[in-house]
Amino acid sequence: MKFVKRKKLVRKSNKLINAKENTPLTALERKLMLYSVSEVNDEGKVNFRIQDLYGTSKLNTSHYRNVRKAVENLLNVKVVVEEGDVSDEDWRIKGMNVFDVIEASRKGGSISARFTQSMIPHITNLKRNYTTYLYEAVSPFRSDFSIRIYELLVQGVDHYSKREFELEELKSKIGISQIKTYTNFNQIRTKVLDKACHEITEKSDIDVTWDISGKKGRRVSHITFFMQRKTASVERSTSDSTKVEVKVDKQLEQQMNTMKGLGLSEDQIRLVLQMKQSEEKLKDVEPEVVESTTLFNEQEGEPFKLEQTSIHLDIVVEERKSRLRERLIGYKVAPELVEKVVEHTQASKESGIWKHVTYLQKNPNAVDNPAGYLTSIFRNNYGL
DNA sequence: CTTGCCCGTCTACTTTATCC
DNA sequence: GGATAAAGTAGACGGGCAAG
Repeated sequence: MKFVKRKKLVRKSNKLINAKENTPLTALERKLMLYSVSEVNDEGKVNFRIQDLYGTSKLNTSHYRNVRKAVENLLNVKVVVEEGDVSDEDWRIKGMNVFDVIEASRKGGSISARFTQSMIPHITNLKRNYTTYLYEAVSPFRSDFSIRIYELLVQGVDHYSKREFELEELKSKIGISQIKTYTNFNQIRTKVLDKACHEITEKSDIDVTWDISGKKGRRVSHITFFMQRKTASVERSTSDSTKVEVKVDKQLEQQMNTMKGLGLSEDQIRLVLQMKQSEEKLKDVEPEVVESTTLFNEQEGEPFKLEQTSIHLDIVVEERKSRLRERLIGYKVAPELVEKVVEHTQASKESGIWKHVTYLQKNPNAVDNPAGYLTSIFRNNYGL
């Protein structure tokens, strides 16, 4: 059987993304944590190879030494999430440990871990108010702050063009509120903000800058990040593209003809035009609420968001595949067969697979044995 | 005068590249 | 594959300076 390397998707609840952390993490520690999130099963357990974490098979003693240290430190990581509305009068917070157990073995070359019960709802079976990104998007980052800030900004990047933080709040989110060095704003400027913005812009799919946006006396009280996708995104208002209306004026008509000349399909042209519209909307939007970042339509297999950057196409495809996997396993289709179907169809709408899955969902009593029904479809339609 | 930003320097640690 | 050098990063500290 052909081995297909899957992209790692990190999916976390928005509450967890916005959580406060008790300690700064090194880049390796955070990568270990995020890699675990991308691989976690429904019971909160995870098992992977150390070489996959590093993305290389060439590991030497310092790699193992660092993993050992990271494992020890990660057991001390605690996060605090806001549970209710955030106000002075009525608030609810929940503090929790991240990991129950982490085991690493040099000889076995593997790490296995179990997240705490409290963490599980924030990293598995998320249906809404979550944020997804590729582990591969953050793995090139060398600075821990880059990873954490990327996470905070990618959460809102398709909805807002900027996000403001109260400085102390930002410090607590990235786990540096207790560190002496960062009572000095200039250290925050050079070691945290400049470094992270530079690295994120250089190595990821979003451009980020920042500026001081509030002062109390001479003290910096607020800072604002300005972010946008390197290639702007577009949303379909529904999964049925024929319902999308785009105003066409003379100038647009001309642009459409140019695009036709470039060989774009009508559907693609419509998306590009929408992209331009949503770019207009993005300008100067107040970033007060960045709570719901449900990136994908739950009903249909079709993502309603298309990205031109390869990284986001990857996210769309991987997200679609992973949703198909979950559905098929839910119908008790054998895991090996699930994997064959996912790879064969790429979980695309064109393959026709979603028609059958949606049929089962909408007519739960129509078929006695969904697994059998699906298996015969896989055999007849795809020869599997 | 006090406070907080700015700048430079130093040390310890992590990651990557290179050599054996 | 392992050791080590080189490059990059985190964090601490102290002095200068000017806004409040």
